[in-house]
Amino acid sequence: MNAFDVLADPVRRRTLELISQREHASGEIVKAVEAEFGISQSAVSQHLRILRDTGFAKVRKDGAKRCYEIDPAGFDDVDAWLDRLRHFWVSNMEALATEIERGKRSDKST
Amino acid sequence: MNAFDVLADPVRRRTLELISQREHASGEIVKAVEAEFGISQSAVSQHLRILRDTGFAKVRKDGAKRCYEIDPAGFDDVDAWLDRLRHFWVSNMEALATEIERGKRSDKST
DNA sequence: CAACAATATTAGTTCACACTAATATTATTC
DNA sequence: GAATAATATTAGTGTGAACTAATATTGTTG
Repeated sequence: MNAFDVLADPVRRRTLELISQREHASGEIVKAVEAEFGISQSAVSQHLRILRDTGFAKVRKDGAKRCYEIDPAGFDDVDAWLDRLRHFWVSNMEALATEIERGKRSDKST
Repeated sequence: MNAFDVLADPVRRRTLELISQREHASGEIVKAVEAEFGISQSAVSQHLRILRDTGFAKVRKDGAKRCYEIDPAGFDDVDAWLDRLRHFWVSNMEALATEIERGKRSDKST
């Protein structure tokens, strides 16, 4: 699953919000998400697996608990794609501005 | 459809890449995407509609042609969400750094 | 080690959405 | 206005992914 697909799911986005603020045990995430979305422990666990597998979350063992924290690496592809796109359209706007400026200059004859 | 769902589709991402560089007529997009993904004109047109409806693309009529250009507005939600998340984890890292600094200072006794 | 707690995995179901095929709309040209 | 071109829409289908229910795994405690 690619990074954009990961972020497309609202449960995963909510989970990332939670673990971006501080480390959360799986059970804490289950409680929060269960309340908001009405889904099972199993479903949440499957989402956590995806976040792990795609580099959005890191896990630490604490006895029987698994503590999840955010992993910025997961966002690299998304950031890169968005930056590249923005670079394109910004440079287009600049080119457009240059064109307009040229137009103004050649208008001095009128 | 929400902004993250829009970006989750590879055809839509490719289309955004195209129109972020310069304006493209629908037919040009169809050609490019058809070649890469092997999908029909209809499918591309449906994607273009989604990009319009969700504020990622603006259209200009040019005779029978429809010229698509990128609309930065579509990215606002995505940017806001990513920025908010990043703000959280950066401030956590800063808090952690402060903790470590405190630890170092109280270690001077050892 | 039995009982319990926390989490993960597996198999099977359901539903959204991306697609095709066909058709409709809109604009141009003869 | 008929024919063609460019694009959009609609109806129907297939598939992937998110879910539940059940079970397995891993760790703690008496």
